[in-house]
Amino acid sequence: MTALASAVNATPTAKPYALLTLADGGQLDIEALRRHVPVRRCKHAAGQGVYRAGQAFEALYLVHAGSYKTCELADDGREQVTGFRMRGDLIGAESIGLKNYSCDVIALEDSEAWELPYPAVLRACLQLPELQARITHALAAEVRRDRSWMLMLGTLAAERRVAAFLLDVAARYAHMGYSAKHFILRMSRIDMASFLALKHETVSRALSRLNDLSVISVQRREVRVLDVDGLRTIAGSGMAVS
Amino acid sequence: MTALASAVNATPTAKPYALLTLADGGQLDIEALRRHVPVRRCKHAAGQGVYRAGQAFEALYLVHAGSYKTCELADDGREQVTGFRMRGDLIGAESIGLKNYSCDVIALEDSEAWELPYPAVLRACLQLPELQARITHALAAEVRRDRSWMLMLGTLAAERRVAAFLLDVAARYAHMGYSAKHFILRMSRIDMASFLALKHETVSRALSRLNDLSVISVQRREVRVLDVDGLRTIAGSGMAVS
DNA sequence: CGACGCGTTGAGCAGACTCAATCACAGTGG
DNA sequence: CCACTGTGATTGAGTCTGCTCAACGCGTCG
Repeated sequence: MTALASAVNATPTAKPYALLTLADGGQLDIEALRRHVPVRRCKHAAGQGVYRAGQAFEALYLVHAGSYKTCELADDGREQVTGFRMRGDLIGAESIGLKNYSCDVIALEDSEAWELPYPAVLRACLQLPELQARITHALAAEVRRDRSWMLMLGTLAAERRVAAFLLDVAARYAHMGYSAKHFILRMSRIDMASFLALKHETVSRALSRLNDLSVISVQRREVRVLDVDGLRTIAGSGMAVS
Repeated sequence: MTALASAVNATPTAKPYALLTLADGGQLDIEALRRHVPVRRCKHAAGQGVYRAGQAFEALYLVHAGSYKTCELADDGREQVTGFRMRGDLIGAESIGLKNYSCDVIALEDSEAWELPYPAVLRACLQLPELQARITHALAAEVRRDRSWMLMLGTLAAERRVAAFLLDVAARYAHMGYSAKHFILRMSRIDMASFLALKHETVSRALSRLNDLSVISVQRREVRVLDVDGLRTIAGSGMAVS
């Protein structure tokens, strides 16, 4: 991690927070939650997994610092990054109702997630109607977000996909209080490419092209957005992912 | 609708059922549900919408007969079919937590869905812990299914996607008690293509190719699976979509 | 019967992929 | 301290899959 990176965004922090704004816009009173659910703080080194597909489903996780990727895998070894998770995102909800987790979740950098044992969460839901609603809403938002990406993958050419992705990342950083115009990508080109259903060379070329068009300025993982409207135009109107 | 079609699968029926097996494998006691929620049976002609994006979110729907497609739309007119819904599938859950529905749901043929007013559902959840769990599980299963398709779209070539799609359709018909080897596709090539992130000509060619390989036999919308293992091999191992 | 929507097929094109070389950088060990 | 190494990113050249444009056939419905 360079000095620059920490000055810009998303340095893994351990600052506690009482009222967490979830990814779907809702708010969760952490203190109330902790009164009902024993929360364990789990640190993960870059590359380490929170859980792997097939492992027993025992808990949900709340991202507290850093970032993670979720990976879907096929029997024959095919693999696909299906999303990136940052502070405030709920992890593991897709496996509710199963005996085992259905995907891998892996830290992109040194990160921290809070473990919420599922049996305790279920019990707490009876006491905290808030919590039940939060989880349901988070799941629904998850479906909408995934579908929004399906729309993007199905209708946009490579360069547009990359532009849309950058706008989404920028929006998420803005939502977390960081700059939307200057940030460090936490994932490799390979992971970006997998998520966007492209090859990493294609992603690299698209970024170079956007750089040449002076819409962004990019050097390895550091990105500056020079022309938001230009980026929006290329991405095909608004975007913004529900 | 030809006479043949009705002999093979998915003729819209109005036969009532007491214990509904949901798409995620769970079962729902319809009679118990009806004691708490006023259910209205809604018939839809082919092409008619159950709801449209932007319309006020007021109810969930349970597909009773026929089939529907869900469509995501962008501000600039881009459109993407994100899934197909059949008997036992829950519709509308993706919009929970919003004021308005986030997508379109349109009947592919003459169909029927049961309307479950959401406020009543919410109230019933307090009385029927079963129901709350069912909805949560259905949402989680939805996320897994969407991600499974993202994996497919990101890693399979056109012909393989079509093969995987056919296997999925076959499995769903089998699950409903129809033949997995002989069925009528309810959607147009255009809809299939949109869902698979391809052009309809490409889908048509892929089907012709699978026909020439004697893996299937296809004439317009009527499909016979001649070699399941061959189809599985082309689709890239198992498939099956959670 | 004619019109229209849907599906199939062909020919040519182009965008994304494959293969490969090079460069930048971080970590390691002499 | 610097050479060495390995990973990640960039760039180039050539290929090929899937797209575009277009024509035609089939079936349905007014």
